[in-house]
Amino acid sequence: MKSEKIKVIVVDDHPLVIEGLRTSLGEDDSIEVIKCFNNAADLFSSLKIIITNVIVLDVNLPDMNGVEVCKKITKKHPHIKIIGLSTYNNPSIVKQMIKNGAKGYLLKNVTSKELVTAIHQIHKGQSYFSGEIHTILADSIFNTNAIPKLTRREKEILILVSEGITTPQIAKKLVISPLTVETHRRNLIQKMGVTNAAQLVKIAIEQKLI
Amino acid sequence: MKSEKIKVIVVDDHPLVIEGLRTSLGEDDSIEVIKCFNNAADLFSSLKIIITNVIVLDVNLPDMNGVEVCKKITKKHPHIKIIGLSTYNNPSIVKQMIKNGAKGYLLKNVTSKELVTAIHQIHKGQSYFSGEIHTILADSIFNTNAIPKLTRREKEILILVSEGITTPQIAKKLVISPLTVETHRRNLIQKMGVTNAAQLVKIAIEQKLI
DNA sequence: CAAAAAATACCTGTAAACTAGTAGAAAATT
DNA sequence: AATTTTCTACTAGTTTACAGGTATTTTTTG
Repeated sequence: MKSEKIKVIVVDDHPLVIEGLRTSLGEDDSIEVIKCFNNAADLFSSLKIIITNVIVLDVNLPDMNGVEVCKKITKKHPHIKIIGLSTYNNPSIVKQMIKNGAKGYLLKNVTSKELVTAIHQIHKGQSYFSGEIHTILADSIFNTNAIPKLTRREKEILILVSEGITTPQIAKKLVISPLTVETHRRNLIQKMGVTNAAQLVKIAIEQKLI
Repeated sequence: MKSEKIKVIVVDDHPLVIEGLRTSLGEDDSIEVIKCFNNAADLFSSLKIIITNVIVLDVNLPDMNGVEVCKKITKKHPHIKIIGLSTYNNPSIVKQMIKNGAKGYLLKNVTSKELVTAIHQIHKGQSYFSGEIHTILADSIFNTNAIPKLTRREKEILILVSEGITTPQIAKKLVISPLTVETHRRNLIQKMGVTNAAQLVKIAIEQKLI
């Protein structure tokens, strides 16, 4: 006799992906997709009344940052296992997801078969990471590059810098001293471990800070 | 009596998206998904023997640039209508796709309903663009910002600039005068219509030049 | 081969960016 | 309420970037 089905919730803003997940997971007898959501808000309002085992979570949602969603789920519903899903393998995001409770992480180019395996494994209490992700994690064991945390003001100035606005102009815009802007610039360059504004912008975009 | 079904080929490297497209389009009686491919190579080898009406083409394929694929299909099979599909709305790519024969363009957050509408409309000989894409096209009518063509040397220097390397260092590396590097920098800034290196890097990344 | 485009290099001057150290006031956090 | 972080601001000096113009050589293309 079969045991109870694994309850899965899918969160992704692409209807086509949801449809794909529904179909693929529906083919497995031991998995039941109980709900699908396009955004984080709908997910959270439903989590108050619905019980699930696993959440397949797209990291790029329209209304909320994937890492934040993960954090919130883990905090309020620690029993729910989360599998992250994204198109590109951005190391810093993958690490943040895992740090915030994700038990698995896959790229969107996975086969449905692999996804089914992942869900089973995670439901059993194990973890699951696809090949590329595994490499990232292995690298980061040696390469302890912590993600630098920027303050609100720093992020603000970072964006303005990336738009080609100069220090004096930024100062005028924010109604602060140019000397202060220079300080923020300096801190940004230091925190991100870069040598100048050009590289700062590049790294910031890579890190998805802009 | 119903007329013949519209033959559709789907090309996308994400199995989940293909599954979603298959299911969604399969629900429409007048559309028939005759084949699906994960990459451009398989598509082209099949196009020699298979006849189709419409190709739904993901722009980010593993083996070939979406724009190139589009160009090649249009050249060899002018009767086939192409609908571009991508996650992000990169203006320059959308424009290049249209320039190379794509009759429609949608973002991946479309509903299956909209996609079906698009396929019908394109099959009738019209064009179809989703909301966001339409905005891009409208903008580009006034904003005739042709994609600036960079020379080999300029691209080389652009990359070095984005890596935080200064003019004197670049000069040493390339064994040319710093004055020459300055000239290239100036031309880059002028061509891209930006104000400084920081913005140059940002725009270059947006334009996928880096 | 000739014309066009690209790569090279120079000059002059100004403005901005980067380095380094210091420090008080305001906000946020514990 | 106390501590920490963030935001603010300053001095002073060096280096780099940016703007504008000009011009020769090399490479590419028609």
